[in-house]
Amino acid sequence: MDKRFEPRSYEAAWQRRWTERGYFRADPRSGKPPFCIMIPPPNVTGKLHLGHALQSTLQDLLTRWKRMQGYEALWLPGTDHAGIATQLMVERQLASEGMQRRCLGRERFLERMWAWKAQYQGNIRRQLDLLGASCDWSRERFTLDDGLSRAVREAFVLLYREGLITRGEYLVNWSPVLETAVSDLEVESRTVPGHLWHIAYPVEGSGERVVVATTRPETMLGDTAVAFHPEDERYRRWAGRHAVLPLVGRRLPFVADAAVDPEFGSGLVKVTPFHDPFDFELARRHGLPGVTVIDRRGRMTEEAGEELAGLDRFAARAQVVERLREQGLLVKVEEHVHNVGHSQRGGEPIEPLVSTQWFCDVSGMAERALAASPGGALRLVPDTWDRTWENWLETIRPWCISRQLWWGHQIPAWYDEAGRVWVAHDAVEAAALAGTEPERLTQDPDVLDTWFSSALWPFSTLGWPDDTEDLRFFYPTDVLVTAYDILFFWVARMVMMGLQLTERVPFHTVHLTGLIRDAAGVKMSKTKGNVLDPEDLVEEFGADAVRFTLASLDSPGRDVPLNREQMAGYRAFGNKIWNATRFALSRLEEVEGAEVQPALDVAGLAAPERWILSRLSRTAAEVGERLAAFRFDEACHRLYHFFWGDLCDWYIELAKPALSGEAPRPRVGEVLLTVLDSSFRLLHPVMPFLTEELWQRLPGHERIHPETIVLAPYPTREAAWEDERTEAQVGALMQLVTRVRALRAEHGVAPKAAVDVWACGDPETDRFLAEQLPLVRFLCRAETLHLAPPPPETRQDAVEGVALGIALPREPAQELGEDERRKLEKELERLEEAIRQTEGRLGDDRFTSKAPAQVVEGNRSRLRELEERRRRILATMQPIG
RNA sequence: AGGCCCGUAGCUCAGUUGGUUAGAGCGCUACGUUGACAUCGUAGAGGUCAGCGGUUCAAGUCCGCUCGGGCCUACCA
Repeated sequence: MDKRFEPRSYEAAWQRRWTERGYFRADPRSGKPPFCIMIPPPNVTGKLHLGHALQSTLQDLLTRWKRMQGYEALWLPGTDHAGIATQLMVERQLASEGMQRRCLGRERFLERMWAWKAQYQGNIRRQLDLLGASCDWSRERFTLDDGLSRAVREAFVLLYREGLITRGEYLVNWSPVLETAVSDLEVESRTVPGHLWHIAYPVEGSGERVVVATTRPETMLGDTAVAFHPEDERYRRWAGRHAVLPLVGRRLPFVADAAVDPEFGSGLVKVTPFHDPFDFELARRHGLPGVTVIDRRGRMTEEAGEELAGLDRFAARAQVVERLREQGLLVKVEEHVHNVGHSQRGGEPIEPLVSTQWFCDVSGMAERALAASPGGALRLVPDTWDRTWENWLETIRPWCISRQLWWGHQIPAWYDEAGRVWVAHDAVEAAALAGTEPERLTQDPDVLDTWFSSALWPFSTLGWPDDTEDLRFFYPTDVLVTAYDILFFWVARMVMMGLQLTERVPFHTVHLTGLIRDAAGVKMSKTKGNVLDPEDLVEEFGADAVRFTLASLDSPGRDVPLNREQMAGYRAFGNKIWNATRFALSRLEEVEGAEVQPALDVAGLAAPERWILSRLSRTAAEVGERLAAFRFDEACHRLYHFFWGDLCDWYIELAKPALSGEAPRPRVGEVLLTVLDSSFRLLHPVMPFLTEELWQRLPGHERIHPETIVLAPYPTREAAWEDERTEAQVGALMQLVTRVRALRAEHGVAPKAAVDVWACGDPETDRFLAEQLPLVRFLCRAETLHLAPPPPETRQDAVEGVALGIALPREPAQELGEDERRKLEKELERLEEAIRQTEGRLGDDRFTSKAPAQVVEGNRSRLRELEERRRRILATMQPIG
């Protein structure tokens, strides 16, 4: 076995072999119970970022764990066409060639898109392979492939025919840069500094003027009314009258509306129905018309007047303000900080515009989703998201699902020559409905929001709308792992569509991870360009260390600060595992018949063997429990401490005298190998490569599984191994050893130097120590271990009811040095304080009468221990006294 | 404006249903290469658990308030 731990030397080879042998391929006819996870499909042309690596690690961990538990585990991989994001990338590429998509035409542009997709297709898979992902690639899906496209059309038609999808003209969020509508979720409001312009509007036929306040003077050209609060005494008298729109001269009726806040600005609102959501709603209530003064590219229209037409809206703003100023209508300008919607993708300001779009009424689905959660069929982990989830579903509004893009699912709606719309699965069906020829129909040029197809992902990937074997077996799926930032974009919509189209919640548990943050605490995202490449980390630390780090950082409700030092630490953990195994194998080579045992009887084993098996059983129980609770961090920590602490620091040390033949004990080799086998299996879901590599080298591993650890059973609690008494006894021994080492260090005894040690406790402890004499000597590096009260000239202490003493090797030097005395005095002070506290507690009968007996007894024994230590330290300080 | 989360060691974070002495990793200090591992070992230093008040025999943990930081949702022009 190579002395060097080098993950690169085996990781890729195992991934290849596992795949070749089909271990990850799921079979609905296996007779095992199903377990299914759908990957949140990454952008097909993207690169995996650390968020993906985190989620993939957890999904793989769950999948491997369930596979080992005997489930038919399917982790279905795939990719998303990611409409806007991908189209932008190709458009950028075109731009670098001096071209635009519109010159190219739809058909040729889409050819470019598919070519681009083909080029990067393999990227995601390659990166998931590097991480050791156990996906079933035979079932890989892409949101634009034939099957999923059919599912999208089917869903659209079904929802349309139920009246849940409609087409209409509304004020929508419009990106003048992308030239498409976007949904509410794709708009993020940013707080930006701006101005509040107070503008005077003359009142028709009165000689008076009123003042309105606005943050967007350029939109005044589209004003069609002036509104005030119905109770506002200042303006009530204007009811029924008209104001005159400056610069344009349009007559604007005064309307009273309770939505107007009389406290804000002047208490008067200029109403611009087609360029402001608030005004749009207000205008609808009052039957007011609207005027479009800004176009789809963010420029002023003809309606805005000859001089401004064609100007960008922000340039127009300056001009409007200037002209108002000239005409003496600009009353006041205030600094004003306000919220402005920006595109979540490109960051450009979003323009509210009126346009004809397709909308999905999700209110009914939202109600069903609410009924399913929380505490129902759907569980969010951590459940701190419940309130947010409910709140969002309760206030949900129609979803604008059409996009003016080319890359995506073209909407299955056709228009006949009379402009009537026919929604159907294809042109032939549409033509039949329309009573015409397919050639005479024109398909709606728009595509669907990417999230529409994503919403169908859990079942479209399994063959829906067909009644497939996979769908019957694996659906509903089990767990969804994703970051909380797409809870609404994706999770909520999957739940809603799942309930609507399949009558089932598509998964019973959603595990929400935090977002990966970089060194500066900024969240990593594609658009921000601060993405760290998981590939580099795998190269540097190995996939297992990357996985272990990410899994152990997944604490509920917290973002994940990426910490390279920690990753290096977990690479060192791999090294520890490697070397412990190397040591065990080298020692056991000569031991005849030492093999991994599928079952192991503890009868006849010595205390250290009983102890490590007991610890192993408890660890298996705890890890299983923690995994079931989605506490991957705690599961990892327990595994780490079991292997490094219990196994390496203690058991292997305890095994050395036995393995070397100095103090033989029964079946030590069997136990060591069996513990390693179980440890590897416990660790396998999080560190698949290392554990397979080492497990394969264990003599007798075939008795657990003939081929691979991937399919070996996941260890569980072995109640017969658990032994409280041995754990307590060995635990005491460990503390004793630790205290002796501390005594040595405190009194400046060189690590190599052998000392005489005295130990004396109660008869039972003494008997146990007598049995373990060679071990204790070995671990304390004691020349002689006297099971007797420490004589006065020794340096003394006490632990676990055992009085300890060590005789310093240097002679006669029994005088305490300055340092030693200071340390002991400090320790004494601490002891006195603790004794005072504990005595105080025990002297208070409110405590002794109300606290549980166990806690009271705990305090009593603690007091005894403290007093014993005080006695021993005092004895040390006056040795010959 | 609502809702949520966070504040614990130098750094990044754990701390179940309140219970003896608040933990881990990294970093730091001292010593150490005796044959698994220096990607290591042994022993240490380091915390008024943001602050104030309350409930309780007992509070990092439960409740209220304050301060500080972050996030999400929202049509105040």
